[in-house]
Amino acid sequence: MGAEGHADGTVGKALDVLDMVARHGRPVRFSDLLAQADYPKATLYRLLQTLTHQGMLTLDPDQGTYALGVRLVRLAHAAWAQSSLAPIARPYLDELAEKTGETIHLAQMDLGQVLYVDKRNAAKPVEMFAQAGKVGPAYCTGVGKAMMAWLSPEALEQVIARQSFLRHTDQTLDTPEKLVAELQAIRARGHAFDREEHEQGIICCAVPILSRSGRVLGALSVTSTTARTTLEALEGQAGLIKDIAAKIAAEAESWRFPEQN
Amino acid sequence: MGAEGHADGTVGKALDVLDMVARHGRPVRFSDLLAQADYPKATLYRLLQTLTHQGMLTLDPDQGTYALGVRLVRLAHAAWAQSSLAPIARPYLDELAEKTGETIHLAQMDLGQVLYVDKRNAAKPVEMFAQAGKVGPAYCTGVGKAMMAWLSPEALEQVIARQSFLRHTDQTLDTPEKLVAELQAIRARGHAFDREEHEQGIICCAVPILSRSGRVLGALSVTSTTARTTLEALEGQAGLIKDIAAKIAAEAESWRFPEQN
DNA sequence: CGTTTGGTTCCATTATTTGAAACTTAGTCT
DNA sequence: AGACTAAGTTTCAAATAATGGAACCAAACG
Repeated sequence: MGAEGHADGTVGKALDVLDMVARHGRPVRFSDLLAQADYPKATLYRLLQTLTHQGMLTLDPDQGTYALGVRLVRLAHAAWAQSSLAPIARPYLDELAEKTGETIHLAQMDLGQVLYVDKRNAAKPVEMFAQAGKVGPAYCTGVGKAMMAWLSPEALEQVIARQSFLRHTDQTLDTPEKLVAELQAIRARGHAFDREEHEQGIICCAVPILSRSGRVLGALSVTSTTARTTLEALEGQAGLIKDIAAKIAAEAESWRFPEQN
Repeated sequence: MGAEGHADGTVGKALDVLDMVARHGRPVRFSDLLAQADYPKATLYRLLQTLTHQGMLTLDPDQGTYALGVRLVRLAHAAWAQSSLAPIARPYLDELAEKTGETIHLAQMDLGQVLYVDKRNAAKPVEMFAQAGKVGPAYCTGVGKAMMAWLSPEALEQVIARQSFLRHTDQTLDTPEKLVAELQAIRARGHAFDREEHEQGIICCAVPILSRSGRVLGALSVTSTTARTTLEALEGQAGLIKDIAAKIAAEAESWRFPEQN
């Protein structure tokens, strides 16, 4: 509801509607949307019509329900391929997955949330959008904390303001104060841990991917379970993870314009 | 460029700009976009600003270039997960890939183009250009023809109008007439072939995925190379592919509302 | 068969978008 | 340096597109 705040212009409203449909996670009727949008009936109607006409939504004529359109998938493919991190990082993720035998995550920051842009499963092969595109909280994940720890003070403040600080497990850092203290430790140490803060039994070691100028590009993590390994063992991989992160950063930096290399 | 035609309203224009950035495939400067858009400077400028502010684009401040934003990846994940086909089809694609040992494609129709929504690579990867989110032509691919063959006359007309009929190989059906004749044969036969019409040496057998009411939901194909197999051998799999397509269709139909969370 | 619910269209009002032109940098050349 | 140029940003009155209250239509309901 009030969560969205300032939707600038018509475009903002349209995108807001798009998000609303996305959030539902399944086809929605006009009235469902009307109930939770605070746009007047006619406005919402025309917005939906425009988006549908544009292929961003599809209207199932039988059910009278709207769902996200395929045009988005096409756009996202382009987004993924052209974001400087994900496509470059691919071979490095493979390498890291093979060397560690664990699950690898590559994440970026998106409005205070962690957005997973790629993943390697311990056993299974690449699954494009099934995994990439998922979002998670920043304050209780390894990649989230790794990125936050190297954010500028202003940026960090904004991100912290967007955290829910829900107590997912009894290890969860559930206040901004605890988190800030942890971030300091992470910066000093050079890598972040997830000590079962998000899910019971899931631990990870994460490092940031930084540009030469120190800007946070993303984060890389190796995830495992307490059943299979320990934090200490994971920390043993920290050097390797950092090396890979550095390689990704270096290549991301030099890759900017493929035509002029 | 007359190509875009009717961009209805501001939203349409904004999405048009988004597509323009996507088409470039790499970060673009303002002036690059200005050169090929026929929007006036100020208009384009504000459009870009809005999109950037909305997270659909990101502006690299150092380079002064725009690229697609991560918000799109997030939206696309939702789009992928909520399109009735792709997530449902996943286990079936695995099954088909395992049974045939060949490359599997799952595609949907997007404005006259084929949009690949999922893929399984053969053990020996046939290096083709398709991955989830990628698009391809409809008139010279197995999945494209399989879907077209079951489209309503009106829908088919629209799709045909959007084909380029470029002669990719000397097998390519390069006129609407040849294509329409082929579609009739496909409908009669129940499955479509790609006889090296798009890429030399690449062949496939494709079937449509149809809803109970006969609407085209997508298409499923098994792709291989002339080096490894023959069309006749592929046709031997047609029954299997059809069975799988039918299973996917059935589940898609019954799945409409997966009550979750 | 009257009523409710869900969706679509009207249309005068209003606010937003528009785009030529002016302006500001930042970069290049002489 | 100073003069020129290219690239990006801002202005402002005019034009246009979005708005939303209300009327309308069509099923489904009781």
